[in-house]
Amino acid sequence: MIRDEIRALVEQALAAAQGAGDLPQFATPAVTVEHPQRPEHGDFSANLPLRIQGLAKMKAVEVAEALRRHVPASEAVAAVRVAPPGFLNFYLEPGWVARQAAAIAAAGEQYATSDAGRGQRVQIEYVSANPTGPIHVGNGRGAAIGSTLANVMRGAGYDVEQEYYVNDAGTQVAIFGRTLYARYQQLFGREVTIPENGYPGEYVVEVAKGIRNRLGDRFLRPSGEESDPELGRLGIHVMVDQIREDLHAMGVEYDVWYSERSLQAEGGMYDRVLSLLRERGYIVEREGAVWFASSELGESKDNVLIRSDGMPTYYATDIAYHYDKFIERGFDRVIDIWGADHQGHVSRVKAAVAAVGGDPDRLDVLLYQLVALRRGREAVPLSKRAGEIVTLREIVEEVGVDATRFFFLLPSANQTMDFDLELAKKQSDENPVFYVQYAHARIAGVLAKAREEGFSSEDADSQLLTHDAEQTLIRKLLLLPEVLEEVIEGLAPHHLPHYAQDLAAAFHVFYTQCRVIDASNEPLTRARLLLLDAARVVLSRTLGLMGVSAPEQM
RNA sequence: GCGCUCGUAGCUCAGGGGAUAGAGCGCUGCCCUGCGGAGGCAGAGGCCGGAGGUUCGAAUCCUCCCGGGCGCACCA
Repeated sequence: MIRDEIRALVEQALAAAQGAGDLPQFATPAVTVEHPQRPEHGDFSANLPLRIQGLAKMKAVEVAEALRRHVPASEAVAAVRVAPPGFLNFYLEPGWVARQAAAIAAAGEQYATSDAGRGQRVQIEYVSANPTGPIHVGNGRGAAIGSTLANVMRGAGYDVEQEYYVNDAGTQVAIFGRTLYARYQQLFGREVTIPENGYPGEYVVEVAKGIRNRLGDRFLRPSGEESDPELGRLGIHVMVDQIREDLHAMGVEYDVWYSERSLQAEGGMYDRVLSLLRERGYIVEREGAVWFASSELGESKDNVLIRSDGMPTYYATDIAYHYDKFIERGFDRVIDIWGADHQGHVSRVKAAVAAVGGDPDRLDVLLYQLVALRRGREAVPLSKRAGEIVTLREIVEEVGVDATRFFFLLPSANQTMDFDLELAKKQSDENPVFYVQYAHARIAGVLAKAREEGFSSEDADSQLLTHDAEQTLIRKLLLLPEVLEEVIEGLAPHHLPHYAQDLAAAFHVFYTQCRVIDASNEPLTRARLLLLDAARVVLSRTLGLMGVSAPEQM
C-alpha cells in the first residue's frame, strides 16, 4: 500500500543521508508516516526529523532538509517539502492518483486483500453464550465484532477459524435440565414448580413442548424422581440450534461448534490437562477442593479447579479448552472475544495458558463493554419481566441485519454503547447506515443508466480524473488497506463503519460536483464511469466485510 | 478497598505523542430549467473531567483527585 511505500522512501532517505555524511550515524528509530489533518501539509507526513533532532544534534528543520535531498524519486510522489517545526511532507502525484482508480477497478473484489497473514492459523472464538437461554443484545455486539474481525483477517490472508464454545456442561446446564423437566411435567398436568434459581423464561416451556410433541412422554418418571439427563441434553441441543439460527440471521457462520462436555470425556482433554498441571506442581488440595496454584504465576490468588462436590469449575474446563486450542490444535494465535463482565478472567486464562506450555502472548482477549437499549430518549430494560430478556432475534427482526451490525460496530469495543432502536429503524438521513448504503445505490443507479445509454468505462483514460472531488475520492479509496491494517493490529473493527461514512461522504461530494454521464464528452464519461467502478468496488467490499448489504437500489 | 475501563461540540462518537482537535445527528442560513435531494455548501457550537509532571511538542504518556460502567465466588 502507498503508506508503506512512503515510509520506505523516508527510510531510504535516512540511510542515504547518513551514507553521504549529511546526517551523523546513530541507531535509527522505526519510521512512521501519517496523514496530516490539513490538506496543505500534503498527503503523508513524516515526523522523523523532530524525533531524531536530539540524536543528530541538529535542528529538526535542518534534519528534514538533509532528508529531503536524499528522498529517492517515485512515480507516486509529486513533491516533498520541509515544513516547520520539522516535518517532511509528501504530496502525491495527481496523475498517479488518477491511475489508481483504474488499478482498483481492475482489482475488483481482490482490492485491499493481502497475504500479510499467510501461513498463520488464527482462531477467533466469540459469543459462546450459555445455551441455557436465547442470545441477547450484548451477545449481538460480540457477534458483530467477531465475525467482522474474522472477515477482515481472512482478507489479509490469515487462515481463520471461527468457533463457538458451547457450555453444555456444569451447574447452569444441570439447573436448566431440572427447569426443563419441571416444565415438561407441567405439560402432563403435574403440579410441580420450577426449581429455585431455575430459568423462569417462557422459552423453556416452548422447548418442553417441542420435545413432548416429538417424543411424547418418554422422559416422564415417577413423581419425585430426578430428571433423565438425556432430557437436559436434548433441551440444550434445541437451544443450541436456536442460537445457531439467531446468529445465522445476523450473518454469522461458525466453522466449529465446540462442546465443553467433550472436554470432560473419559481420558479427554480435561483429564490430560489436570495431570499435566499436577506433574508441574501447580495443583494444591485444600479445604476439600482442588486448587490451581495460580498465585505462583503472578495471580492475586489461587483458583478452584474442582469443587468439593467433585464438579470441575468453569475455569478448569476453560484451561483444558485453551490447552486444546494452543497445544492440541496448535493455533498460532487465538483471539477470544468476551463481554467486559469477564474481564477478571483474562489474566487467569493467560496464566493457565503459560502453565500448560502455551505462549500467553499469542492469546488476545478482546473485551467489549456492555450494551444498553434505548428507543429515542427512553431506556429499554434488557429484561422485560423475570426471566424474559430482550433477544438478539427481536432486535434483528425489528431493525434488520444491516442496521444491527452497523450499529454494533460503530463504537470502539471498550466504549459502553447505547443501541437506539428508534434511530436504527429510521429510513432517513439521521441513520448512518442509510447514508452509506445510499451512496452504493446511487453508484449502481448511475452505472445502470450508463449501460442503458450505451456508455462504459472501457478504454477509459484515467488521466482525465483531475477534478478536486475526483482526486479526493480516489485518495479515500486508497485508504482502505490502511484501515484494514488498523482493524487487525488494534483488533478494532470500529474503524470500518467510520471509514464507510467518510468514503460515502467523499462520493456524495463527487456526485454533486461532477456529472458522470455527459454525451457531449464521452472520454470524460468513460473516465468517471471507471471511477464509479472503483468506488463501487471499495464501498461494497467495506460493507461486505461488516456483513452489511450493498444494495443496488433502495 | 483493589483491578480493568470510560469521561472530547447540545446528543452519539472518532482521534490514543505532532502542525489551527474531527465526523454524524440536532440547530441557523443557502443550493433542484442535468445521472436518485435518503444529497451538497456555509455557519454557530470545545479551557478534550480537574490538578500536577515528563517532552522541542500532551486530548494522547505518568502520578494524584473527581465522576460513570464492569469485575474482585468451591457462577459462568
